[in-house]
Amino acid sequence: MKISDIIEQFIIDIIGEGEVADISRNELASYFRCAPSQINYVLQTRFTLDRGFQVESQRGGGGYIRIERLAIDKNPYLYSLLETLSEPISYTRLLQIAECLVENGIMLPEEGALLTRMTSDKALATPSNNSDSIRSNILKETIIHLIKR
Amino acid sequence: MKISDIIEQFIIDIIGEGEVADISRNELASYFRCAPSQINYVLQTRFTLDRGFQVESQRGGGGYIRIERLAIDKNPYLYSLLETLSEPISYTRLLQIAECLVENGIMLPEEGALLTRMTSDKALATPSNNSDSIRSNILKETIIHLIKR
DNA sequence: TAATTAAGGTCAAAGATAGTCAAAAAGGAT
DNA sequence: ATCCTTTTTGACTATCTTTGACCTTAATTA
Repeated sequence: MKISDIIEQFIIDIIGEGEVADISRNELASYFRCAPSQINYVLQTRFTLDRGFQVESQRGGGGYIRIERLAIDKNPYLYSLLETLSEPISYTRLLQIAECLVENGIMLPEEGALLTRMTSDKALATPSNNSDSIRSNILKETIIHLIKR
Repeated sequence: MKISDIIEQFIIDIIGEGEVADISRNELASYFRCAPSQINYVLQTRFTLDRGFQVESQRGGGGYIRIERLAIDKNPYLYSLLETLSEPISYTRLLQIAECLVENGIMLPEEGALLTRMTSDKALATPSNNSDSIRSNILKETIIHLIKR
């Protein structure tokens, strides 16, 4: 398992049922024998706003990093999401959003799984820009999804 | 015997009674003293959807290739559907299929609704052929769908 | 208050995997 | 023998992770 995944799990365990974890970057880094900036990498790739986390920190003596799980209020959240969607969106980001939607009971787990499956790079790859072909690919992915469960 | 056949057998043996094999491309290649891309060749020619396999992978540190066997025998209807999907498919047809899937309890009604929403002409319309943009549109439709229910 | 110490942040390079594509090689069929 | 197909290889590319040098900020101390 990757060190980043281990650190991610460690932080999630700290948060536990609560909603906040306070950590010391250097302590964590030395505990896991990695570069301190590795912690930043984990925070930047895993504890994103898309996944419903917020990170704040303080430098200097007595500094800290606080990771907070945000309470999601359905409609405001959805509307703010909508606003970001005039931009293209990477699969990685979509994955985090879908996870967040499911975690917060906005989607059924089945729907989240469907969503991620239908929008995988594989599902959306097309040479020509043909809606029917894209849709066909998406359906194909959907069926694989159904087969597998 | 060809090295490709040997590698194929090796992977099938790993899967065994289970349904998934996780391999490292470089390890496997060096074990069989072949070019790493030989592994891709084997996957592309032997572990195809037609034969009931699905392959996914991750690059970078801690990367892997996962080969999964799908239960063909338990899902004759879905597999026959799959076979028709090398062709483009109209929205009207998709609608009928989705309805059928829901009627027969293969999908939840929520999933059927999601599927049709995500593959509407509106969701799939794009000027440039960019997966991210398409995906963004699909997500947008999904969210509207969630807001409205 | 200035200097020192103790945090944390940034960014780019290095490392670790996997993917693609086309050329070369090997087999096969006629 | 020649042509066609399949297999094998390797150069180049893409992506994700890990590390380290250098920068910024806050608290403490001289």
